[in-house]
Amino acid sequence: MPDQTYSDARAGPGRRRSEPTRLAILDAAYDLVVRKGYAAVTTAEIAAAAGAGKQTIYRWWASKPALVLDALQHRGEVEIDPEFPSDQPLSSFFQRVCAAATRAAPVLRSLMAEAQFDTALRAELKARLIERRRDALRQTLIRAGITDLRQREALVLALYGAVWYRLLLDEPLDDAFIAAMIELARPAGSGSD
Amino acid sequence: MPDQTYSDARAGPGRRRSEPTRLAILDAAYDLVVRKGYAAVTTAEIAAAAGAGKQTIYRWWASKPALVLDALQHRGEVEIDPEFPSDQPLSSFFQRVCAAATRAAPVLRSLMAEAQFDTALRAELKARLIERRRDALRQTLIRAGITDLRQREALVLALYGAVWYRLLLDEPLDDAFIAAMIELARPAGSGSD
Amino acid sequence: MPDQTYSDARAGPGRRRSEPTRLAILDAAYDLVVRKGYAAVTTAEIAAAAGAGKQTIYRWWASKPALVLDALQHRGEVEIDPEFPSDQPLSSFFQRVCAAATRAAPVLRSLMAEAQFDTALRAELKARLIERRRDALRQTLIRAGITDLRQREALVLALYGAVWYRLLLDEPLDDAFIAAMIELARPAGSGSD
Amino acid sequence: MPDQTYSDARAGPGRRRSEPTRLAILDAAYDLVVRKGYAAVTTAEIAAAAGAGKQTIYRWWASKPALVLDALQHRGEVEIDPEFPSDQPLSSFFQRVCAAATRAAPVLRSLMAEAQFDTALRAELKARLIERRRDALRQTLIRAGITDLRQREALVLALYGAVWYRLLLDEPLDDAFIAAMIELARPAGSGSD
DNA sequence: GTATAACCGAGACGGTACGTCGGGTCTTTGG
DNA sequence: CCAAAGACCCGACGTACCGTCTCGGTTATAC
Repeated sequence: MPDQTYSDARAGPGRRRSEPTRLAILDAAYDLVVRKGYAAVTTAEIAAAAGAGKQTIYRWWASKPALVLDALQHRGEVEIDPEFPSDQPLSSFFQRVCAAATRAAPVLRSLMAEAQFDTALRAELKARLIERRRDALRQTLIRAGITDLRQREALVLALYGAVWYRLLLDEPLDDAFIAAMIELARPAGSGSD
Repeated sequence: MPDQTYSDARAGPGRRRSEPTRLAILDAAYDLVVRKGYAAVTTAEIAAAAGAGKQTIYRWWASKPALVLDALQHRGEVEIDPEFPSDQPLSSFFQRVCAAATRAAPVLRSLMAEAQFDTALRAELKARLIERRRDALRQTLIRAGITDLRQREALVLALYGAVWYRLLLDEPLDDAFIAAMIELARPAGSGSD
Repeated sequence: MPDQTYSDARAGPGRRRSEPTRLAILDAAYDLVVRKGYAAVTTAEIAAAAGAGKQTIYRWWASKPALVLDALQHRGEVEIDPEFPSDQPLSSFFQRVCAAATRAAPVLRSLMAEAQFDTALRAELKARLIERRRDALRQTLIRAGITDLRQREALVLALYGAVWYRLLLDEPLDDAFIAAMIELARPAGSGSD
Repeated sequence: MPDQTYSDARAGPGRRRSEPTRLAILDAAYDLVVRKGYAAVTTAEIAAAAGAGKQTIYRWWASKPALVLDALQHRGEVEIDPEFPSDQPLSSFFQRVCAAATRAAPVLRSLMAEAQFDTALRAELKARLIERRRDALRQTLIRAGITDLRQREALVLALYGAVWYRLLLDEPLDDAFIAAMIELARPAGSGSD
């Protein structure tokens, strides 16, 4: 299933949307942002790198951050856990979350930053990224024996909160961090890992 | 301790920096950002509102975000807990943190966002805001009976992480949130609220 | 022959330069300079008056004076003598020169002034204004019976020199001035007017 | 007679104007303008070069061009002919005029240019430079046998007009130019030089 | 001597224009 | 109707310079 909403089964006449161009734009956007940072990348630059015109970008995406969000999702880095309802234990789940977040760090940080100035983007970001990740973690926590709903929600905020917090502040999501956070999530009374 | 770094003890001749102007700029910056949002405020606008020249801003601050960080700190909103080494229990400490963060939310969010595009600002933000807050929380946690260093650090990341996470995503720092997070911090084995 | 140098015969795709905008800018520039004086007119003001963006001006003209030179030439005021190789007698030729120069005085003075600070503009001014006028006068002098080349060149400098001299010093190019200068140009030995 | 208007015979107390500073400013102004061109020189730069403060300049001169005009006159370059009512023949008088104008060309050109945007400066320029030169030339023409007032005035405009015209257009005031202009001034019927 | 006042260098100040840059729209030619 | 190219409007940016104001400090009279 494609990660965009437009249906290609258009009826009317006219040229169809070029799939190669769409992919080239997404790739160029992702690569440039990771390499040079979001703010240093211009729409014109992405278009040029993709061999596309600026208008082709704005025909299909509402704005630069919307494009970058799409690019992130398309690259699948965001699919921190591709097989969505994962049945892995919490520690390895969280490990994968951190690894993926580290890889996509420049894009994630830019998006969160832009989302502060752009309500629509913020909504998109929450719907397409944040909420999906929360759901996956909730499932994992249930399987890990966190039966109390309230505690589960608290842990969702604590774990993802800490991940973003460190990401945004340039602090590494290293093993020590991962271990410390996992320990927080241990159900009361459980003796060992 | 004053909130500015420049030393006022200049030796040489020449007109001194105008303190009224400095204060007017900081006030104008803070008020405009809170009222209209960071991105909608221009340097020229701040200067005009302060009855100052644009150059006077650029003479003393490296950029708009640097100014806003100063303005935030000056306004003391950042002093989430003015009596720094607080001896209050964790729950009321965290309550005050959340209340202050809610008040200054537009400024905090803008600064964190800009810091993603500006390394120097990020360093400033960490040194002048993030680290101070962490220290205060560490003290409070010690007094709350969290004796394990590692657990304490994990809680610092979890609590502040969750605060920022919700702040940046426009989710309220309400009583339910506060209660849930406090519960996480209860030392293992402590039986009740 | 059009008064612009850019070749409109572009091959490739892309939006064409907007002719209405070009004309609006030239008109706005000319009118504003005549009305308010060169130094009091800003690029932004010209752009606004023309309903154009500042960037559109800087895309096509190197600087404010370059634009004003173009505007002057476009307005045809510069065509002090539109039917270029004129066959009118010297006195009426010079009369027309003075009348046109008086009309365009603010623009001419500003351009000559700016040309003192800008080598490229000076070259443009000489090529597109000064030399053309000199040629027209040379023709007229030949027809007026000034056969000696050296004397002709001296008269060219004397007549145009005096015109500019008085123009720049705010002295009128009135009938008395015209008559006195014409008398200078009378070929030696010719008895009467 | 000094070339400034302020009378030093002040009554009251207070420090007297520093003559060394005054001279240093005039020299710095003249040299910088000749070397770098008027537009490229700032008031602050002149002050620094003279080891003076900006305020010291603005205390005594109304503006940058006023200062430069003074500097020109002080340097005596403007005193094209120091022994004012000269009794030399026209050809050597004009030769000296051209030589002096060539030396001071950058300053003269800048002043004439600035005068286009500044009415007060234009008046000063005419009174202190233009009119004095015209008077000297009138005397010389009388002695050269140009008895007709009208013709004399025409020649004044023609000769100085041509000098300025060539100066402003970067054309040399060379021997050929001088000879051609002198010839124009030969009284009707006079056979040789 | 001791006030008083104008000077001096230094440099911050309010203001205005500059020329550049990027976002997002519009308009061509061509497929 | 889509695509590349690129001109367009808009508006913020940070810089530069102008001429003024304000420092601490330095001469000079005038008392």
